[in-house]
Amino acid sequence: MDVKDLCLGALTYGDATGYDIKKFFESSFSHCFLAGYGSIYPALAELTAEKLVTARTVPGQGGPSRKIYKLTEAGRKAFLARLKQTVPQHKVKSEFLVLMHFAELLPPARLNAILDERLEDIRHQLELIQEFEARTVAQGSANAPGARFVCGFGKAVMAAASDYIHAHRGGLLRAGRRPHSSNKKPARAGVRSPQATSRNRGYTNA
Amino acid sequence: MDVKDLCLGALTYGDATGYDIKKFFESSFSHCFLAGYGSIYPALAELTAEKLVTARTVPGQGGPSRKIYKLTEAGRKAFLARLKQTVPQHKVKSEFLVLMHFAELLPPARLNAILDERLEDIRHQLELIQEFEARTVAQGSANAPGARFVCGFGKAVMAAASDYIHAHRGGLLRAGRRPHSSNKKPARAGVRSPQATSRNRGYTNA
DNA sequence: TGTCCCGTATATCAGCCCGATATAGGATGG
DNA sequence: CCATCCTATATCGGGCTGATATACGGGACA
Repeated sequence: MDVKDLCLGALTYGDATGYDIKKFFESSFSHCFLAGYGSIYPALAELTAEKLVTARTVPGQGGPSRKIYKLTEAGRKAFLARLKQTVPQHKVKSEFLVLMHFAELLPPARLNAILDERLEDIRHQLELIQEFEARTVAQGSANAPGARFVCGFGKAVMAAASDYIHAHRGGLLRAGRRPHSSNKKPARAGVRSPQATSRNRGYTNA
Repeated sequence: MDVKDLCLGALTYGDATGYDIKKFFESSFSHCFLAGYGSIYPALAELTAEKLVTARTVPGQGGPSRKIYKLTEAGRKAFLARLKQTVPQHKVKSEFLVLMHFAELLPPARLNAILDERLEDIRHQLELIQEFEARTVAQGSANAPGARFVCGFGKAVMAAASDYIHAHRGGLLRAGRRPHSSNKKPARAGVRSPQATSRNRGYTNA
């Protein structure tokens, strides 16, 4: 499941340019999958070479020329095959949470700013999802159960995140103290958090 | 905020090898940030070259030799500086949700298997968080507010995801129908979901 | 006893992705 | 009239992922 597959998926909704496809990702998947031009254009070039899509160039009528891509029958089959084969991953990469882990090392003002920023971003993502939902209803293409499931999932998860931040930001702020456990070392420190093993015990942090 | 910074952060808890650092990431950040050896070892090499950490090699006493890294004063300062400068991102990359978006194109059995897999993964992540919490309490290094915040965040978000899946998987399954909107095209199809603009209108999907 | 697998530990590499950047014309708006 | 934004394509360096190689000790099991 790479950007090539995502492009095939986008093209199942109709012909589109690379630019269109990026807009589609932003409107449908902004909370769970994003791809930049640096991924999309090479992907479309490869798909064309593999005959999974065809491209027709339309000279620019007021603007740069456009390449409109169309899914071939082979492309549609390849997409369905990938949907059946892929082992779907779900990964979160959050510098935000890493920063929060080290909250004790940050000035409270900065901490506050970061939390506000995160809340604002969540609010924005929720807005995007609601716009998408409104649009699908307007287009009569509502009751696509997959799309509705994904929207609901995003809303549920982000509402939980927002609620959690509101409920616990006080506890974070009220604890502005020195690096880690001040001076006196805790019982057994060191990075090694999982239980120490035989040849592992007590090596570091001697 | 790259893997180099994460390594500095891990080393604020005490000296460690590259292997230890990976274990630390897995135990503390498995639900929000992971890095493989392919990122960690080069990062440690660069940090050594920049004098932000020092390395001492311990010949293997029953096993391969180990390189134990230690944060320098410059390294500690650099880490604090990065914490203050970074604009923290929070990104989700979910092939799972993309697949769910195209749920109509999947056989129900496969759909069920994927949902079960996702639930199992969530369960496992929650378990890891609880182990981490138990360990910090046992080590007396509990009441580190940052770490507690991150654990709570992970639990809240994943509980919401799990609840959502349980509540809505029925709706997904009960809708096994043909690709997208069967035969008759919807009012205006095509990838272009955001409102069409002047030079954009009606180009594709003619 | 031999063997097989697992855990510890380091390291590299191809391939993919991200973010920034360049280019360029039309529309919009102060 | 000029600045800024939107449409649209494309490339590139740097960073990360996942797989792979190497090596030794210990425990399980027959």
